[in-house]
Amino acid sequence: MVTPVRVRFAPSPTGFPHVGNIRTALFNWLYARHYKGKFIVRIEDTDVTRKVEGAIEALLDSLKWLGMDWDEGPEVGGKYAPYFQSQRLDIYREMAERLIVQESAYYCYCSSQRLEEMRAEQIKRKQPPGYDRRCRDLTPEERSAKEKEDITPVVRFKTPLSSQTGFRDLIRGEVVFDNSTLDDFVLLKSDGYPTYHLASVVDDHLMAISHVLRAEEWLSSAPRHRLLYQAFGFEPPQFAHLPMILGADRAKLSKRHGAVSITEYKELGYLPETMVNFLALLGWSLDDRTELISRQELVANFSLERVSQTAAIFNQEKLNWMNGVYIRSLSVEDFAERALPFLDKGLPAEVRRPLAKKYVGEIMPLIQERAKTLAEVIGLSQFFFIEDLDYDTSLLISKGMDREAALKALAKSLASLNKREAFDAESLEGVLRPLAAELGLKTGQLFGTLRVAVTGETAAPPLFQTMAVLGKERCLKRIEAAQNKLAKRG
RNA sequence: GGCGCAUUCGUCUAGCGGUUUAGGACACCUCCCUCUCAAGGAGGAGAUCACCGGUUCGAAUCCGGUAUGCGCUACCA
Repeated sequence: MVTPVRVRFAPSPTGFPHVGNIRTALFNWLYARHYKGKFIVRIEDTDVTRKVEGAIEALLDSLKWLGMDWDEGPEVGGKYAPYFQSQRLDIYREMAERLIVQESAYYCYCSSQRLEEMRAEQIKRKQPPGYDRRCRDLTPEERSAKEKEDITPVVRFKTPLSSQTGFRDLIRGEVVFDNSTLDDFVLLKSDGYPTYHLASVVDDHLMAISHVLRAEEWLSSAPRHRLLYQAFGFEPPQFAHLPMILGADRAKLSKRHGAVSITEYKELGYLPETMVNFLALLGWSLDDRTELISRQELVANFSLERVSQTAAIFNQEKLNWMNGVYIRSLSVEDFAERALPFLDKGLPAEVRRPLAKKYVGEIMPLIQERAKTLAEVIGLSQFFFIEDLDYDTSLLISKGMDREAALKALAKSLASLNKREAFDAESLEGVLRPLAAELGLKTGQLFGTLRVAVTGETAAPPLFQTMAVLGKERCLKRIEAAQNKLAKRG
């Protein structure tokens, strides 16, 4: 029988969910769903000092937002509970003691101050930094002397001094390390919490994890984990180290590259379907041409063989393009519904709330094709909502026109529009097109002047449709206001 | 410094020994459409496959070295 696929996403709640971590979660989730296995979420909250309030909630919210459901973990529990490492401290202590008893690990009494000095000295002498193993072979007498000093020891792993440790990475193939390059790393900290190395190995075994898919930055730690499995006598899972996601300058993606947390992308108005699609393609590909791919297709086609070995740069412009594609693919109703909260939050305070749903519904078809993000909807549609337009008066004078011509165009437009009963796009066009000819203007000139008068912008959705949505009263008022502005300017 | 991983258009990538004059996408440029902006359509430019050797009848594809980049080198994950 083949071992069932059980993969885990094991974030540490030390900050807000980084897109790199979320990508790792996605690959794990896709792997689990593709192979009909289990996706487990485990919270690695073993660093008390770096803990960030609200991080776990943000993380779980992000997973839900992207549609990554988990079979075991926080909120849902599971047969290997608890899924918070801070609630499993007894297990780690017991496991560490087990290694001490069999002499695979030992107590270390060195102070952090001494360790720091040691490291500084090693660096000064251009030696590879690493624990000098002072406590590795303490005699019983030495040990009891240390015990009396009232310092809480840490537990260190007794790394084999010679030979090699290797393993087969599912993405990179055979990887081998000399044990001599590994030092005696800490397993249990003096505060009673385990380090990542101990906790992840113990839990991955106890939780019957079959595949460890994690970021490449863990590759160098893999031999340590391998050694731990050996010392415990556990069957190790399969390992695959995923390529990293970098910023535009090829450095690890960080705050100075802009948005790095998935929650920021949500707030900026990127669609969850965009993020899933985009993140999936950062390090994985289906073939030589597929760019747009749904979650279902991803699940159906995901495999580790098609995961790239090279770090990928996060291409913001491609993300924008893709989000535009997804926005345009939405039904108008869906788009309006998703845009509404952004408008509600982003429109100026003087705009009356609640926003009229019907009016918003008329505006959105004009905006949908032009928005790359939901947040952009605010700026693109603002003129529909505010009362007084603020723009540079000179914009009313289209290219090739002078002030008099613009004034005349506004006056004539006002007059003919005033007479009209019907104010739909079609009849508007029927009035204004002939008017341009009558005025001896190109349509672009007349429409440009009117566009600025009516929207305050030089770039906006098509004039007639815009005017129709705005309504007769508001349009006439704005054209009049434009006239006054221009007249005053003289 | 040590160890590890990687190296195809600016970027994401396809390619897994001959089908390749290296394919697609974003961005960029030109044209078309057009009341502006978008969207859309048609083209274009852009990669001596990091470099040097080797294996082979034949290499972007296999091997070795060099260079460069990245990661790790904590009582952080």
